[in-house]
Amino acid sequence: MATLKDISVELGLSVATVSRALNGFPEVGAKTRARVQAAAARLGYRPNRSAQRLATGRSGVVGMIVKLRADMSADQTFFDVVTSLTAELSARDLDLVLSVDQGDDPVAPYKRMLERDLLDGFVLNAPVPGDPRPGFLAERGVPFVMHGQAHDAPDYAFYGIDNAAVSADAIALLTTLGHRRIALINGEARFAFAAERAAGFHAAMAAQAGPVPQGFVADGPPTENTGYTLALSWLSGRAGPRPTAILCATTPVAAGVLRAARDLGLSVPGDLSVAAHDDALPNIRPAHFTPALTVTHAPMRDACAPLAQMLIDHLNGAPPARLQTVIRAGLIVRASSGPVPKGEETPWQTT
Amino acid sequence: MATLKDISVELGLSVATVSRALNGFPEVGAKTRARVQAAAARLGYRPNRSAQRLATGRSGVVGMIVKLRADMSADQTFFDVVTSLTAELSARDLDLVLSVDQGDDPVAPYKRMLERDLLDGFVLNAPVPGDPRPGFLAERGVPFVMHGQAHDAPDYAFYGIDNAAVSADAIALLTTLGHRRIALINGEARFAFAAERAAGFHAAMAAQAGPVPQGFVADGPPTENTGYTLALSWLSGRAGPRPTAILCATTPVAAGVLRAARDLGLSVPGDLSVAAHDDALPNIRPAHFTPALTVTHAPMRDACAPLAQMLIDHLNGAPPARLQTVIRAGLIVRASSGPVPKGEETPWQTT
DNA sequence: CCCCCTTCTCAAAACGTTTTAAAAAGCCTG
DNA sequence: CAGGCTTTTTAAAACGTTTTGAGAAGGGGG
Repeated sequence: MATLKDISVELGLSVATVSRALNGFPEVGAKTRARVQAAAARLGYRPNRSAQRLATGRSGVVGMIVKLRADMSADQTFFDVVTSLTAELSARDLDLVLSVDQGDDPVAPYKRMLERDLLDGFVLNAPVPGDPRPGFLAERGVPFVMHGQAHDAPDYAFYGIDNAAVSADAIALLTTLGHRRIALINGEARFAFAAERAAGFHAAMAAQAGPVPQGFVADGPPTENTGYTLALSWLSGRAGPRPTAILCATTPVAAGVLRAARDLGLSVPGDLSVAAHDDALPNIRPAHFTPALTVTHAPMRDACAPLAQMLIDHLNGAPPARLQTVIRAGLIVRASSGPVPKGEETPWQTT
Repeated sequence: MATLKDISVELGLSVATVSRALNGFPEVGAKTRARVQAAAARLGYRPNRSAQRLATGRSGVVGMIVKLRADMSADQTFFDVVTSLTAELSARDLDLVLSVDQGDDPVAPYKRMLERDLLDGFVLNAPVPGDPRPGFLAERGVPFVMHGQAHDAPDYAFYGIDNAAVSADAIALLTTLGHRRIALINGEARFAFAAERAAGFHAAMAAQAGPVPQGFVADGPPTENTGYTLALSWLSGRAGPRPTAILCATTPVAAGVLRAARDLGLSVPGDLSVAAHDDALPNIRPAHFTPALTVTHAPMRDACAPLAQMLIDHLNGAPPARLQTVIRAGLIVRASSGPVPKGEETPWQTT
C-alpha cells in the first residue's frame, strides 16, 4: 500500500503538502495539487483509515440499531433505509455499523455499542412517544440524528415528514370528493408517526366531516393481511355503517383493502375510495395496483442523504437544533379515489 | 480519557511495561502487573482503538453481508445468528459490521466493503453450490469463515452441520417405524444445505425404502405456509398415494404440515408422522407443538462461538484448511412420529 | 533594490498504541 | 565476588495520518 510518504518522496514534496493537496485544503497550489493527485492515482494511494482516525480522533463509523419484532423479523422499510443510508454515508467517508437488538430495554443496545469505543455517532429511527434514546445519548454527548419526527418539537437533529399533513391532505381530497364516512387503518400505535397521523386524521375529519367513531380507526402491522382483515369486517357492514373511503398507513395495507373490496364485489372507486401513504419501497408499485392507488408520496430513502449530511454537520460541531427538516409528502391522485357514491354522503355520527 | 502514559507516570513505569502488563505478556512481574491493573481500573483506562489499530495494522472489525430476498425481507435465522455472533465477537474484541445487499452479483457487496478499507475479514453464510465468494476473497487474501458447509470439501474455514446425516438420521427413525412412503419438504433449492439434505434423503430412501418419485420432494421458503400448502396437496391424495410421513426442512414448515393434517382430520402420529430439522430459533418451540415435534436438533447460534474463534485464529495466521468443523445434529424423538399405519407399509414405487 | 504581503511549502509534533532491541536488575553457581 | 544466566524493565522506533508554527518563494509597490 502506498503511503503519503511514498508520494512525497516520489514528487520531492513534504507529506504535509501531499496531505493537504489530497484533502482539498485551499493553500496548496493548483499545479502542485494536480501533480499530487496524479501521483496518488498512479501509485494507487488509499489513506490508512486507522492512521486518519488516530490523528483526527474520529472513528469514521456511525451506528444504527435494528429493533427486531417479537417474531425476530425486521421492517421492510428498515432495509430500504439502511441500503440508501450506507451509500450516502460511504459517499461522505463514513461507515455504518448495524447492530441487531431483540431486548426490551430501548437504550441497552446503544450503551453496549458505546462501550465498544468504536462510534462517532448514531442514526436513530422509529421514534416512539417519550423515546428515552435521545435523552440518553444527549446526556453522554453522543451525536445522533433521528429519522422520523417526534411530535413535541425536539431539540435534536431529525428528518421527518409532516405526518399530520399526510392525513390532512388525504382527508382534504376525499372530503372534496364528497366522502364523509372515512375510516383509517393506521400504522402501529406505539410509533410516534402513527400518533401524529391519527391526530391529523381526527382533526381534519372533525373540521370537514364530523367526528369518527372509535371502531373505524384501527391499526396493525403494515401488511396486506392487516388491510384485508379490517376492510373485510368494515365493508361487510357488520361493524356498523360502511365507510365510503378508507385511508391506509401503507401501500401493502391498501393492497389488502383492495382485495377485500374485490372479494365483496365492491368496485373501487365506484363503491369505495382507497388512499394510502406511500413510502415508495422499491418492490411495491402502487401506480400498478388495480385500480392505480391514490397516495401521499414520500420515499423513505429520500431521507438518507439529508440524514447523512446532518450527521456529518453535527459531528463537525453544528448545533443540532439547527439540523431539523420536516418535509411535506406529495399528493398523487390516481384511480382508486373518486366521488362518494350517491346517497352515501352522510357522516358517521348521524347514522 | 486516561492513556497508557497517564498510567506510566502515575506509577513511575514505562509505557512499554504498562502496555505489556495489560495485554498479559508473560515477561512482566506479578506485582507490577497487579499495580498496573489496579491503576488502570482506578483511572478508568480504556485503550484507544484507533491507536491500537494503527500499531497492529488490524482494524478489529469484521464484516457480514445480509442478502435480502426479492421482497426485501431477511431470514429469521440470520438475525438469530447475527445476535449471537455479535456477542461472541465482542467477547473477543472484534466488532461486526453488517451490510445489506439486494443486488444480483454475489461478490459485489464484498468488493464494496473491502474498498472501504475497514475490515479484517468476513463471516460468510448461506453458501450456494459453486459459490463465487470464497474464491473471490481467497484470491485477495481476505480471511473469512463460512457458516454452513459447501459439500465439496472446501479448502477454507467453515462450520456446518452434517446435512446428509440430518436426512439419514430422520429417515432411519421413520423407516424403523415401518414408514416407506416418506415425502420431503426441503429448504430452498438454491442453497447448498438443501442440496445436501436432498442427496442424503434420496440415498437413505433408496437404501431403506425404495426410490422416491419427483413429486414428493418439494422445496420452498421456510414458512408455515409452505408446509401447509404442500401437505394439503399431498394428503388430499390428489397428487398420488398419500405419504405416511413427511420430513420438513424447518419447524415452521412442520407447523404448517400439522395444521394441514388437522384440517383434513388426520391424526398425528396415527395417520401421519412428521419430523423436521430444528434450527432452534428462540421464538419457536417444537417441543410445545401439538403433538410435540420429532426433530433433528442443531441450534444455529451454536455455530457462533466456533465461528468467532475460527476467524480469530485465521486472522492470527492459522491455516484455514485446519479450521473446519462439521457437527452432527442430535435426534430428538417426540410425539409426532409413530409407527406406520397398518396396511400402509408399501413403498412409493410399487403403488 | 528594498520591503512588504500573499501564496505556497516544509519540518516537526502530535495522536496512543505495539514492538524491537537493549539495558538493568536479580539470582544462582562456582 | 566474578561470571553467566534469567527475569524484568526501558528508551526509542514504528504505524500513517493531520495539524501547527514557521519559513521560503513569488509578486508588486515604493
